[in-house]
Amino acid sequence: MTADLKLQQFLPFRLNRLAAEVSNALSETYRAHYGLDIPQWRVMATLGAEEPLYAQDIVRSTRTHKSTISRAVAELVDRGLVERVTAPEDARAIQLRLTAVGRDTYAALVPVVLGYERQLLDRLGTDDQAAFLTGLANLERTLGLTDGEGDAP
Amino acid sequence: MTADLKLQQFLPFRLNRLAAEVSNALSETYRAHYGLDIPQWRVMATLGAEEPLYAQDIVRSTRTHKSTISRAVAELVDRGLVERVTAPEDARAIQLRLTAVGRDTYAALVPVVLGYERQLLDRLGTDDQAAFLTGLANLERTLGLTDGEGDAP
DNA sequence: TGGATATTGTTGCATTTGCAACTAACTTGG
DNA sequence: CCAAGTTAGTTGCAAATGCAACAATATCCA
Repeated sequence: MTADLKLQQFLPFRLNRLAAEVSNALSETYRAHYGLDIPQWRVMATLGAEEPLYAQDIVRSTRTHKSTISRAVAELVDRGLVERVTAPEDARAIQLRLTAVGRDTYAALVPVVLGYERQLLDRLGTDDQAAFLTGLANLERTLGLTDGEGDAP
Repeated sequence: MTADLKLQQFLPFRLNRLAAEVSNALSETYRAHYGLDIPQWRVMATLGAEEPLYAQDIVRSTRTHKSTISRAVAELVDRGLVERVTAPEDARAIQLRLTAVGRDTYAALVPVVLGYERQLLDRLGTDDQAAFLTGLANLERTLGLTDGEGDAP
């Protein structure tokens, strides 16, 4: 007698489905207008908030595989959105920055994606919204996902 | 002056990260013990709750691409977990069922994955849990994700 | 100091996945 | 009844992604 499992009700499945839907909808935005895929967008978004960063920083803070970040950066450099500068202290590491064009692109994208997020959250009532975000944060915390930002040595 | 966007706070990114983490953790379970990947697991889980189904039904209810489902089914059939029976009324369509072995595998997996889900939800307090699930359901509803089950013609 | 070890980032390779074209079979309209 | 269009499922192909091996550099400690 198996406890019944309805995939439609199963949390991991639902999280995947929701993330895929949101991700696809949103990635249309930066793909259609700026030719960016998700890893490229993550690099841009991360550099937009803080510069300069090493590739390694972006790997940690986005939890994206280093080979994926490496390729995303390579293409962004080719396209003139990001620039690499060899780090003064460590010749292995390379500092990454947005170029002027990169920053313009970033500046154009931010209001659009924030608008999308807003629109998404507005579908929840104010109370539900707060509760949902609290729950999400708790899950992230207990799963150890909320590092990668301010981590002291 | 761009409104600041912190990727760590950005809902689509957070949903992706959470889904990936949960998915990876869980898929270890059915991959290590039963050699199932996620699409294969979805086919098994869908058939476990209702039989027989057409591949098309599984495509709709899991929102997974039909080529992915086709390949997952093909492998499950090869491995003797699922059987195909040409539909009596429509020779294009193929009814899918779990074999006896498939059902045993399903029966063994269900408690494990439900246990994982339970453990995940228990990290939230009872109130947070309800609130989070309510918010999740609302998002799913407004995004049109909650079809695929009982949809009348 | 210098050899062992660790770290940064890149690249080759295999796997996965979505798209599009395809086959086979069903349906509909003239 | 048959030609045009639709639907179920499969497969070739290309793009994306993770893993593992690698080169270059840095660190550690005997």
